[in-house]
Amino acid sequence: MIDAPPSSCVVSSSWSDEPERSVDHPLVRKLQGLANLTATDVAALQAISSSARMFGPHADLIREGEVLGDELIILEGIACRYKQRRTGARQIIAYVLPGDLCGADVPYMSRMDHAVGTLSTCLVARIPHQAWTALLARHPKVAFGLRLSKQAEEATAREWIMNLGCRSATERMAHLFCELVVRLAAVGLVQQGSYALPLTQLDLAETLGLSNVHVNRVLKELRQQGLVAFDGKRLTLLKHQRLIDIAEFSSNYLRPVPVPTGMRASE
Amino acid sequence: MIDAPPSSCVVSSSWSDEPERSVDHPLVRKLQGLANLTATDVAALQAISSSARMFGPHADLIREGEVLGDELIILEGIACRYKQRRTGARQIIAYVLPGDLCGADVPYMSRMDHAVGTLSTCLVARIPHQAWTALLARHPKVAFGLRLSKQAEEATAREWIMNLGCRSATERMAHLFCELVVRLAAVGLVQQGSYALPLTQLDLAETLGLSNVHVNRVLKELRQQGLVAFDGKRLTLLKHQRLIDIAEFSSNYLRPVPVPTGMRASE
DNA sequence: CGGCGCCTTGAGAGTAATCAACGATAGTGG
DNA sequence: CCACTATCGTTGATTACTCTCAAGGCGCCG
Repeated sequence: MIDAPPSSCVVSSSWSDEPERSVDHPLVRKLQGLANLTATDVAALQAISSSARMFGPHADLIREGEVLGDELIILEGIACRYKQRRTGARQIIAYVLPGDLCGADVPYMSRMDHAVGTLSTCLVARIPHQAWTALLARHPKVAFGLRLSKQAEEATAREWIMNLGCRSATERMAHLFCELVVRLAAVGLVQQGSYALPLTQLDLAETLGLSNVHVNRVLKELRQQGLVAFDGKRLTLLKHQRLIDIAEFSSNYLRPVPVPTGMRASE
Repeated sequence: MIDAPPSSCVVSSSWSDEPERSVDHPLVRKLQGLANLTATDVAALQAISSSARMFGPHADLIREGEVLGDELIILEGIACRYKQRRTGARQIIAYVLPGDLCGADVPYMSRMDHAVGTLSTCLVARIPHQAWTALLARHPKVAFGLRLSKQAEEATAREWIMNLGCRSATERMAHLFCELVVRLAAVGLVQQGSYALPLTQLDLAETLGLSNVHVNRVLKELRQQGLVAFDGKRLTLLKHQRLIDIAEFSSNYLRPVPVPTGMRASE
């Protein structure tokens, strides 16, 4: 609900002070890891998201039941998809990180079965549906990269089911931290095992299917064991391998492996 | 691992004794609810899945890490997507019901991040990748219906995250039963609130993130309250509305709501 | 008939939730 | 400028939901 005044193009933000936004548009950065974008692909993406708007923390971007026409690109900050029970309890379904988009699936829009909201302050570009589909049609490599990216999102949802269904509280949290370091690294937001994570403990609780009190205790334990440092703003993985072991984390699901040597046949 | 001898075309099975398979190919049936298939669409789907094979319960159809070339269509029985921990604990990620498919996403295949296996005996058609893409190209309404169907699958995954993250054991089970009645009804497999559900209690446990012992107790409770009847083969919803209330179930996520009056999506 | 898989039930343990209170921090308004 | 309020983090005590372990029963198949 708290909206900063709309700001167009180059905006300076609290957690990002690169000299020039255009050189590291997070979506461009992500897609460059997935497809060989041409210079015009990059230019088109930058142009289309040149105007963006800031939202305060815990603001709704899309409400449940809404029919979504436009495409949203998160440029900075962390947003989420979530659902709520009648009791008010809410479950976060997915994190939407810089370079991630949310919108109706390209050619068919339908009613949202969940809401999308910011967790931290976010810089968000909104792209009219038509402009977006036009871009995809003219830039097949972008479309290709986005499909790979979507597959990774689906795999992430599966991994979250796994996480909630059969890991302990500590394991879940370790898994989340490991996942985020990989996803954020793909958009250049990790510096030596440390990344901005402007979430409250309640946010984490709603992500991991735990109570905020228990999140606090698990976090305390991870800190005392020297595994992570976390102050509500930034998370540092102090013993990354230990966390990976605890969580049984494998980053495979996040990177669409290119089809191997023997192409196309089942192997 | 237990494979019945390959059987082509019309196979009689224990839980389905319709006179003629072709009249209710479950995928055709499902898609007819999503798109206006033409007669040739239907014929193409029937032709392409005319040869199918039986698998015994708890057989692997696709292994994790495999590169999947072909498309699988479940014609009868219940299969699942699942993942396993090193401890052996397994989490079922999704149910694959008659009329559902599993395969790599159409144009790009990649390594499976999860496995697919049967839960009950299943009749499965395997379609070579090339034939499948050819069919989609020549039958756009089929492709359209499948996209809607895929959106519903994604929404289902989100709902499962919700289920595991913030519902109690009883609520989860009620929710699952409510979901299945809607999904199975879409392929004509529900008779007056009753449907075949050939699952063990351990299968349910691995679905709901519970222990088999606790599943047994929850089931007992639901039975004693007269809400459901279940014998390991078939489930009957005796007080459907009560179950819906318990689970806070809404079927919205399962049916892609057609874009409202103000159209604009390409169809 | 014996073994095996699955269901059932009891007992005890443990993980995580709830309830409650206090401290710290930050933004607000007088 | 500082009390004032709200939000968030922290901790303790208690409750409870669910798990694990264990044993017995039932039905099916070789």
